[in-house]
Order: sequence, then C-alpha cells, then structure tokens
Amino acid sequence: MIVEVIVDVSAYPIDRPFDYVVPEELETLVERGSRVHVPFGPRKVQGFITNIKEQTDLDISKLKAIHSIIDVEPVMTEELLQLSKWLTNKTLCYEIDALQVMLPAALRATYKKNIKLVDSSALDADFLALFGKKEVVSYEAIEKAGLLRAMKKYLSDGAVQLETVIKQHAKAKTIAKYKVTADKEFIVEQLNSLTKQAVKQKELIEWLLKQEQTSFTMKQLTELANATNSTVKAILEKGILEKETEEVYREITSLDYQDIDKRFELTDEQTEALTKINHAQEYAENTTFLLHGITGSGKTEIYLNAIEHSIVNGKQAIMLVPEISLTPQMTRRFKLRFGDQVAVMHSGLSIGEKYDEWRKIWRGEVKVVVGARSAIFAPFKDLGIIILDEEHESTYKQDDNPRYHARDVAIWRGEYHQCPVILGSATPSLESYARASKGVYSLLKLKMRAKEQALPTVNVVDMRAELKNGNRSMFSVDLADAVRDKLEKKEQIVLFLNKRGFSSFVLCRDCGTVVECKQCDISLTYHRAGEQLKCHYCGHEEPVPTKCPECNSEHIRFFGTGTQKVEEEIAKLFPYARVLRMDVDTTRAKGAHERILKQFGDGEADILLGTQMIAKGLDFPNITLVGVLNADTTLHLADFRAAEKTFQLMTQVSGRAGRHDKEGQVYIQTYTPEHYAIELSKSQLYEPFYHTEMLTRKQYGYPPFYYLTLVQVTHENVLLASEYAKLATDWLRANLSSTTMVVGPTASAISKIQNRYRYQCLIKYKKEPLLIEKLQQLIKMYRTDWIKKGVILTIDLDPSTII
DNA sequence: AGCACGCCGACT
DNA sequence: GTCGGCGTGCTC
Repeated sequence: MIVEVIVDVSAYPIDRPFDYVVPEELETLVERGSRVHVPFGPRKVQGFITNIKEQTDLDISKLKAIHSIIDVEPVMTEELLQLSKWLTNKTLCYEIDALQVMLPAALRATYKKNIKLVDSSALDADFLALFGKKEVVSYEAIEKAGLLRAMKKYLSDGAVQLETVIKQHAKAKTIAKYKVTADKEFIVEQLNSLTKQAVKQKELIEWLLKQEQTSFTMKQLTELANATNSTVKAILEKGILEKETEEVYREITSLDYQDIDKRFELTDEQTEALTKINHAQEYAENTTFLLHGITGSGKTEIYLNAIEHSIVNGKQAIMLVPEISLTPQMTRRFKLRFGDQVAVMHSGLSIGEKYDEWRKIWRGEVKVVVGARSAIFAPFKDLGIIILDEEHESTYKQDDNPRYHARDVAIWRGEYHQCPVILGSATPSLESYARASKGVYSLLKLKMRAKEQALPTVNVVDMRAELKNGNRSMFSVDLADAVRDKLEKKEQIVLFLNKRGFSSFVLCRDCGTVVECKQCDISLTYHRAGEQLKCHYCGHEEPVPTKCPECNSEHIRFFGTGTQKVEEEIAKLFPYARVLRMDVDTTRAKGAHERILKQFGDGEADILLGTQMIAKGLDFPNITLVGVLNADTTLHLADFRAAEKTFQLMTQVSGRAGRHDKEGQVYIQTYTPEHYAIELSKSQLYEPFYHTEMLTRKQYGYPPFYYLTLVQVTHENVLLASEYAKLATDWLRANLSSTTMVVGPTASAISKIQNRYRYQCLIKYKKEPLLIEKLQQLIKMYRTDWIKKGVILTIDLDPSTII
C-alpha cells in the first residue's frame, strides 16, 4: 500500500505529494486526512495523507516507509480535504498552508533538535558532562554551553547523531479519578483484615461503603472523607479503589453577567426574513442571503432563531463574528440561548482551550460554533446554516498566507452542504450589495429598529468654522457642551478617535481640501523625504503645495492626531470625568476587552475613549452621546475603499447611542462635512450612498466593477525592488489578456517596512481566465531565480486594502 | 525550508 | 595539513 503525503515544509519544490510505503502493520490504520510522521531527507517531519493507492510511478524500492500514524481517526474530513485543494488554487498558497490553517494550532507540529549519544568514548569530558545519565541532550543546551563547534566535529565523526523530534502540542487535560470497582464482599473482607493501627483506612473504607457514587477525585476524597494521600494510596494497593485518568475540557472562564435569555418577539420584517431563511433550510437550498438591517434592527435575534431551526433539524451551524473577544455581548447571547451546545473560538483563548473547543466540534458534542475568521473551518459534518455577521468587515480576510476570505469559504461550504449562507450587515460591502442587486444573493431588508427607538440625532460639526473662530482644540464648542451636559446628567459618553491611517495626507484646515490624484481619485500620500506627494496607484508625484490649490490658504499641512493628546485634552476640559481608554495598548492583556467593557457597563466610568474596536457590538443603555473626533482620517486613506469605510464606521459608531429608552445624540467632527459618506451616514441612508459610491467605482475601475489582484515586490535595495517590480509588471502586461489593466509598478504607500523597500503592481480585470495560470507561472519564475537574489514576491487576490 | 555535501581561503 | 566559510542541490 502506498500513500501520498503532503509534508510540513513550506517551500516551492516541496509543494506536491510525496509517495510513501505503508508498513503492513499500519495498513488498517491509514485514512485520507490523517496526520503521519514521515522521514524526509535526513530529518523527520509531520504530514497529511491525501491519497491512498496501490501503485506508484516511482521505483518502489526507492520509497521510504511511513514512520507512524498520529491520528486514529482523520483530523481532516473529506470535505475539508477538497476545500484545501480549492483554497490552494484560489489563494495561490502552498497546499500544506491550506491544510494547516484549517486546524487548531495545537495540532500543528513544532520541531526540536536533539543530539543523541552514539560513542561516549570519543567525547571529551566537557561534552560528555552535558549528557549526564541521559542518552540525548537538546540542541539548545549545547548551544548554551557554547559547544556547537565540538558538536559539529562529533557529528561528522559519528560519535553523536542529530535527530529531529516532532513535538505535539495537543494535550487533552486529564484528572485522576478513584473508582470503587471491587464488589462489596471483597471490600468488607479487606475491611475486617485491617490491622488495628489502620484507623484512617478503616474510616475511609466505611465512608466509601456509605456513598452512592463510585467515582471520586482526590480533592473530593480529602475534603469529604477527610482522607489523606497516603490512605488513598494504601487502599488503592489493596484493590478497593482503582485509579483512572479521565479526559476533561478546560473550563473557559468568562466574567459573570447575571442574565437570563430573553426571547424577543419578532417584528413583521424579522418574521418575513426568518421565514425565507428557514424555507431555504427546509428545502436544502443553497441560497446566499444578504441580510441588510439598520443598526438596532435585531439581526442577532434572527440569527438565533435560524440556528435554533437548524439544530432542531439535527444539523449544525457556524456563526462568524469579526473578532469575538471584542463582542462578548454577542457570545453571551448565544451561550444563554444554546448553553452547552455552543463552542467558542477566538484569539483570546489559549492553544489548549482552542483545541478543546475544536474537539467538541469534531466529536459532534456541540451544534454551534461562534467564532472569528478561522471558525469557518469548523469540522462539522452536517451544516444547516452559515452566518457571517458584519460581513463587510475586513478582518474576514486573512492578510497572510493563505490569503483567504471567510465569505468565500462560507459560500463554498454552503454549496457543499446545500445549506443557506447569511451575510448580515447594517452597511454591506459594495461587492455584496451589488451581487444582491444582480440577484446572485437574495436580499433581505430590515428597515425598522426592533424596539421602535428613534435613530439618534446626528450633528455634523464643521471643524473649519471652529478654526476660524479661533478654536484650535480637538473638541468643538458643541461637542464640549454636549459632553458637559451628559456628565451632569450622569449619562455615559463614547468618544471615538479614528486610528491614524497607515499613510498620512495633506489637508487644508480652512476649506477641507485634500490633495488627490487626478487619475485615480485617491488621496496622495505624504512622503517626508523630499516633501513629495505620491500616488501609489499610478506613480504620479508632485511637491507638497505651500498654498491650498482651492482657496489659496496657507493652512495646508499633513494631518494626524495622537491618542495621548486627546486624553490630555479631556483631562483639561473635563477634570472630573472618569475616563476609560480602549485601544491596542490597554487591551493587550488576556480578557482586557471584556473587563473594560464590563467596567464601563457597570458605570465605573463616564467616558469611554477608543479607536476602531469600540465601534462594534457595544450595547449599553446608558450611552446617550457618541462623539467622533476626527472623521477625516479614514475618509482620506489612500485606498479606494476610504469612503465606504468611513460610511460604515460612522454608521456603526452612531448606532452605539440611544439603543434603549434614552434618546441618543451623535457628534461627528470633520473638515469636509459636505462629503457624501458623512452626509449620508447621518440618517443611515445606505442606498443613496451605495449608488453614489458605485458611480465613482465605475468611473475609476474599482470593485465591484473590476476585480483586483495586488502583486507586491520587496527588497532591501531600492533599485532591485523597483527593477524586479518592473520585470513582474511588464511580464504580466505582456502575458495577460488585452482587456486586463496592469497598473504600475509604483512604490507602496508605506514605501519601506522592516528595511525592505516595497513596490507594487495592481491588476484590474473583469474577466481573466488566464489569471491563476499566469500568476502561477510568475511565481515559478520568482521561485527559481529571483528568490536567490533576496526578492520577496507576494500575490493577493481580492485584497482587502491596497495600502 | 533545512540539511548534507563539497569546494576553496585562513589558521595551528 | 585541517577547520570552517557558504554556494549548490535534493528531499518519496
């Protein structure tokens, strides 16, 4: 028997199956999708069996044999094996990376180098001392002792050997259980034959005889029966108790919210949407629904009901959220509704915890997984529904290999299982809404807020006017007044500081003009070196103007704001306010998000100051004021999605205010109040925004009218980076269809990261059947030649950002 | 990728 | 002479 194995080596020439012989004693154990250990060159690596066959094209005597099989049952289902092939081709990654990404980190191997003693007589005393009584010693220990040189010599002499040990992370947590297995007569007999000194043993045996249960932990025995370690041990030896280790799941502790599951009565709109979804479930229709519901329209309640329907039919469900540790409130609702049937998967869990949750899914012990991006690979065998909440979020796209989008995987799995996929959002991505308009997705709309609250009043504050009136602070007079008012009323305030974009732009503080590229409709990026403005789409360059091209004002300069500065200003303006800060710095620790949110929810602070991350899922009754300090930062990102992102962010942020009985107020500060993304987000006018934005996208050839692929070339040397970027661009231009546009090469917006210069080329196409094939050829050229010169080439199909 | 093999300069 | 530098080539 021969198996094809994809080995755990991420390198171009290794990215194909390798054939191995299966030793006879393992033949009954091999299955597609199981992990194996195999010899590979001089070392030993982990791999996946992807095929079983009887014949090989190679000389069978040259084949090596599998070393061992790790899994009794395969970790990859047949479906996931197929999915990995699709993923490999779709994202142009190594097959091994596609396989690994579907498993929890605990099932990925790590490798350790050990030195094994062969002939101790050939070693000098220093070296031999390292071994002590052991046969092997770790490579690190030798390195630490500074004996690497000696080791190399002994290696070539054959006095020691190098061996690679594959370390497994996956450890099930176990506890020891003590069980009464002997029959009663035997126990009584043992009891009577105890010596008189054995008082404690006598007590324990008598206690055990009185108990109904027969299995105890050591903790129970010491606490309840007042036994000690040695007494238990003595009884164990007599055969009265038997020790067994039992697997347990790690307990995931979360903060305790004293809550009960509230079922809301559905509105007519909600019922209608749910009926359509459930109909698709009943008839196994593989429909993708776009659930477009304004903030507070009760999308979560629909998700809960649809999933419940799935469970009742004996099927499973995947519920994806952008990043779950940010939305503890969402998880809580699922836990409350479905209890033990829910597994939770997010980055806040330890490797062991993730492994436990994964096993619950794999064993079919849970019916629902609520999780971030990678939960889309949950090894369920009979999916009834897949849901992506906030489908427009860019966190669904992984930004390193494999560069997959969870939405694409969801649709693939929906097709495989013949089940509906739901994409939910208050502000759908333009791609999804366009597909819904064309009838590719089925559109479901929720236009009303579930509890009939009014939308918050949104005030757009013109910061140009503030400047004219001599207010140079970051708080406009109106916002400052509102904050003071809410502080007095003991209501809560959320202040939102747009993260400073990766790139900076130049803005006129008098008229709000931002200098843009005339060909690409993208803000020009400010480069300090040479005081230049550059377009990283087409390469256009111009000097930084000293006067505003629109109004001739001299108040034109590059724009950006720091978090500390805001905190200082708050302290100055509102000295009595209690402020909680939530950004990357304050949320690094495990569970920090949840803690900060709980503190705020419990009323321990008046103001929550934060970045991007507070825009989602925050739902507290006492928040009545939301302030956006600088709406312009996202608006002028050097990215064609800048307006879309701004609209989404403004809408989400506004949605945080007044979700309950109290009326909400929102202040948005900006230098460009007339911009449609800001203007239209005031009343959550999604459709007008969609149509306006679509015109721009069409005019400049961006998605959803064109697909994009980003090819990036980096090198330590500027000249080589640009030279190879040009080679790649020219080659693509020559080899792709004439209808495809190949733009560039240009310097990336961040022109240098970690001492590597970055150049890029953008491919725009409506239909390009040759694309994958040609990109694969390009990769081949790169791997065989360029890589030796230190060039790194990355390809991102449907990039989430082109910065 | 990671390891062995092999072919040349700088030392004991 | 030998140690050890890294260029080259292979991994079922």
